[in-house]
Amino acid sequence: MKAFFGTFVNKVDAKGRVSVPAPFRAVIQGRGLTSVAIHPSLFESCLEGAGFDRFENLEAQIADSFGPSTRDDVAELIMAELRELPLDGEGRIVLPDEFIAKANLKDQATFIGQGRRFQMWEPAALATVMKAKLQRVTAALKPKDMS
Amino acid sequence: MKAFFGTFVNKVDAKGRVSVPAPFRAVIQGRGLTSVAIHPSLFESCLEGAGFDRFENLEAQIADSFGPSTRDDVAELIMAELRELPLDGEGRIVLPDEFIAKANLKDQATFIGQGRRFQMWEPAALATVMKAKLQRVTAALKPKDMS
DNA sequence: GATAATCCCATTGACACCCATAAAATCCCA
DNA sequence: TGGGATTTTATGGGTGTCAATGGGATTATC
Repeated sequence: MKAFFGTFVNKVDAKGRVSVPAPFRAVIQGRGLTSVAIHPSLFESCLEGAGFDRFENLEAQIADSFGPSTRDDVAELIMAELRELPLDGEGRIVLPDEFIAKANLKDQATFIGQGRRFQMWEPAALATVMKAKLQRVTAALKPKDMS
Repeated sequence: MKAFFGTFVNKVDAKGRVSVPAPFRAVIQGRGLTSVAIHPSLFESCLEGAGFDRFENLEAQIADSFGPSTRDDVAELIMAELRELPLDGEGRIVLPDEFIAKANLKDQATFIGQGRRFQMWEPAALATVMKAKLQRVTAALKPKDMS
């Protein structure tokens, strides 16, 4: 199965529309889908997306009970914020205002592929976390001396 | 089967009417139903709803954690307060006054999808419980990954 | 007949869909 | 292989349609 990979910076217009990168669209449409499923990340200031098929098991993770004891909080949190956004004729999606706010998006969004899913970041915020990630890796490789 | 997912805030008017979010209506009507079945949650200050089909064989769906004896009690408590609310021509339902009181609803209701069911909350109350839920999850499984 | 419940229509604002443009990538053929 | 032609992509904008909401009319209920 084709995977999401690569980095792409696209414009978010006044209507909240953003083009899904063509390679990502190819993955989606290669599965016969015409929409992307997106939700705000629980732990980071970004949006996470994939084909809707990736989220279909969420329903099963939520205990179909009337009591609070056996619930899966993670599945519930994601399900509550999950949205299915249809691709328009030009391959764009419309981001809900709450999503734009949660990811601190302004007029640009950076798409980064992560295999089975992709993320959308405010470009500067992504640069910051990527830099921190690189430093962690560097520190792990050179535990003794950083210079 | 299509599931309830996403978050939507709608107005509750002076007559107690509230629009069921269009995506939720699509799920209901996709099953050939023209009404929603709703009851106050036994343990939280919110309303829980779904297609009426969910409430058939109620005893079998109660969480196992309750044990056989209390299970019937739970089923009875739910059935006693369960209401079938028809959708009007514009996709709205009329909430009974007792339901509005039990969920502390004022002029707005937040619908959150949870797979097979959905819940209706007073917006501020939902924000509080979601925040608490996220903190529980963060503390419990932040080191783990979602994939 | 009075009160409540249901139905019907009107408004507005958001969104889906359509077309247009520019830039980049790809193709194609001499 | 070069360079023009074609296609794809990203983006901007207009417009019709539908969702959400408000208010009134009609019917049901007691």
